[in-house]
Amino acid sequence: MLPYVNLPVTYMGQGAIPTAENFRYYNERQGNAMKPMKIQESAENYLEAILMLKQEKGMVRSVDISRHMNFTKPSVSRAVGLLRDNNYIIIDTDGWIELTDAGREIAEKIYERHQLVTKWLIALGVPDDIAAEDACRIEHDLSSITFEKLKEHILRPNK
Amino acid sequence: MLPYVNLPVTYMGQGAIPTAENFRYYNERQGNAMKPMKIQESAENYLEAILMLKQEKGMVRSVDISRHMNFTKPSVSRAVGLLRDNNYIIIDTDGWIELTDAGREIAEKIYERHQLVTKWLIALGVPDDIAAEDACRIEHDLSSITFEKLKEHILRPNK
DNA sequence: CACAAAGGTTAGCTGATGCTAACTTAAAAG
DNA sequence: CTTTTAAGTTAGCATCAGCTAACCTTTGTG
Repeated sequence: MLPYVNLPVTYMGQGAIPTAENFRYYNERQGNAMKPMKIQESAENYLEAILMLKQEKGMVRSVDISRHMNFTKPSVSRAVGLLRDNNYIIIDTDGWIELTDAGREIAEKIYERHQLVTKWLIALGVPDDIAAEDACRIEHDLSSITFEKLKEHILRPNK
Repeated sequence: MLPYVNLPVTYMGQGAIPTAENFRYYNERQGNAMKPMKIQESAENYLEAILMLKQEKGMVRSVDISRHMNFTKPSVSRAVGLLRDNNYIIIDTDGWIELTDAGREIAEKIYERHQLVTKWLIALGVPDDIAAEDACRIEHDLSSITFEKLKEHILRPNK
């Protein structure tokens, strides 16, 4: 039995699972080395949105996410269902959404990257709105090492 | 008739096409404003790989791409077929692949971004191998404005 | 010549994630 | 109390892009 078969499937799957022969390449491509599959970019975006909405409005429902992300209600409904099933959020009986510790960890990680990348792009001279757009994509692409180096660079007061 | 319905479907589609009501948000999300759909990230990667292999070995076949990208032959076979159908590459009767002008334009754009981002990450202090990995993802996410600003920044000899 | 190896293709599976249509339910409005 | 609106869900579609299995060629080798 290969190590990846017992992992949660829904948000964790990375497309077709290759045969043992191809598994090494497959897993390396995912940036893993026999570790749990990483969360999908879309899940990161949902969690980040929940955190942002929480900070803005205090309480978050599914429909708030819909409006914030410009996705339809059914798209969000399924996504939050999966986030709940994977213990990234809790949804109470009235539909209010709370991040779990696991969810908050990811949300904050992405949000911090977002802020940092935006700041950096603006410092480069990119207009604010374009910086924000690009940051939304780049935030998912930074390894922790790159993130740390970028942080050092930006927080360095001069030079 | 909405403007998007006549576009080539295969490599151009961006998932389900929403109703007119939702189209504006949909298209904005793609970074378009009623313009042709943008090429998929995977197509950009294939074109970049073709350019790199071309520079390395002079001639490129489908199986070279397979080995370079760690994808199976059928995956590459379909992808290059789509690239050919959309006039990004030409495949001669012996299976040798050449970039068209359109294909080369994209390949060089991505390759240039790749080189630049890698250089920048290394300058930040990120180890070479991690810089290369992160660059592979970030290269797809830079708007042309951000790219230009990054280029200015990096090519600036001091400060 | 026979057979194996290499390159390529076809058919069909899988999963992620957007979408619409149509429904339920609860609250708000009249 | 009826009707409308808001929120959420269910069912099912579409696209992208990996994958395997099985096949066809062509080419190289004994």
